[in-house]
Amino acid sequence: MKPALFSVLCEIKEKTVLSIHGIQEEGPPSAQLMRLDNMLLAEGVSRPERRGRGGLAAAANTATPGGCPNDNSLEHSDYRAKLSQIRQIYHSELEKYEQACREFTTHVTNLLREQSRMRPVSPKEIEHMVSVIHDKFSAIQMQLKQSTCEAVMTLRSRFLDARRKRRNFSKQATEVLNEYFYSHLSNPYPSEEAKEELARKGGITVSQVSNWFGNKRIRYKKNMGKFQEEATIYTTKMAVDTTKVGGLGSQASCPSTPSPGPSGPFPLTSAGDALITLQTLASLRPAPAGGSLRSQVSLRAQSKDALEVPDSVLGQRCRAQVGGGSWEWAILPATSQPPQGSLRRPSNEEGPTGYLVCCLDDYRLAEWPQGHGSVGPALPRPVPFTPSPRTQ
DNA sequence: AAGAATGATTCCTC
DNA sequence: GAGGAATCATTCTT
Repeated sequence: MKPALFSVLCEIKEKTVLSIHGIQEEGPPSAQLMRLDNMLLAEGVSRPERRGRGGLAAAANTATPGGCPNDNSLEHSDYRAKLSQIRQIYHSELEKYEQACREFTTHVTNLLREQSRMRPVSPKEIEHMVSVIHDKFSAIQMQLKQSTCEAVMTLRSRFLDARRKRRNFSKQATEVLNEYFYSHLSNPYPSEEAKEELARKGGITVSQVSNWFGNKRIRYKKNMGKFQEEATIYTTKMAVDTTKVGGLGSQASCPSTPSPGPSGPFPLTSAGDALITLQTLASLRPAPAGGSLRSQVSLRAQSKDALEVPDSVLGQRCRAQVGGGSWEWAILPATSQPPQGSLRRPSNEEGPTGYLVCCLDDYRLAEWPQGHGSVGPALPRPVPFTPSPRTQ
């Protein structure tokens, strides 16, 4: 009876195996799995920890353009540490799954072999069962790979997106930048050299200096009222430093700077209606340390070739800010007739000579000494002003 | 927590 | 390539 029953079961089994065989083929590994594998390989997660930094260090390095120079290595080591953590978790989980898969496969195989004594179990069926188990564990592994990829992406975006690690500049850096800005309000476009110097003084990068000036110019122009107080603070500060000579920007060539604000030359409302503020110091002898300014007047350039000078200041000594931000002693023309706006340097004055005296927007109005009283040609903007002291 | 301030980025023009 | 304008994302202030 037993052999007969066994043969019947074998017959039924044969049919079942055939039907199973039909659905066995599930095709090649999915494209998604390949993508995940590629990404994990590219990120250096798939491979076990290596001695060197390999690709991931390179990835970290290339992804911080012009960022904070001071903590780059710190950020990168932190990034590497976190990535290493992810890698460890990934490999440990993967190992667990593989071990579980092996154990389960062995268990099921043994079970089937044991059952083969009681019922017909072909090697094909065992093979199929093993394959099913592997498929199930592959699905779990794919989930692991997916979540690992997500973790890596999150890590990357957190560490390598420069905007996320923005830090406010130090007080020192902000002061250095603001001093330059407000002392060069007529032309707040520092040269490459000036940028490098500002960067050095502020402990920031040149590109950060450029960013700062870009933001500052825009924001100052948009809301001058808001910056009035700040402007006063810095101009006062610099007026106090009047006697200081040498060095960069405000300290070097701007011993006394007029109050900027709405009447400053930088926030031009329209071409041909430029404003330049001069500090009239007619009653003062060589600039006192306190820079006790008697009065301030605005010279309004009505057009490219005319500068309206109030009668009250005609012929007076003044300080004029020139294109690049340098401040010079000069005497306003005695007449308001054209060529208005030209400035005359006091003949008995000491100090550097030969500076561009008055520069409005993109137009050079007068130059000392050749330009003495004449109206110069239009210059392309911005006007790079490099003091070139000349002896008279 | 909300709003302001601020450094960085992107896109566009010149 | 530099600068203006808009925007984003974070940090600071209230």
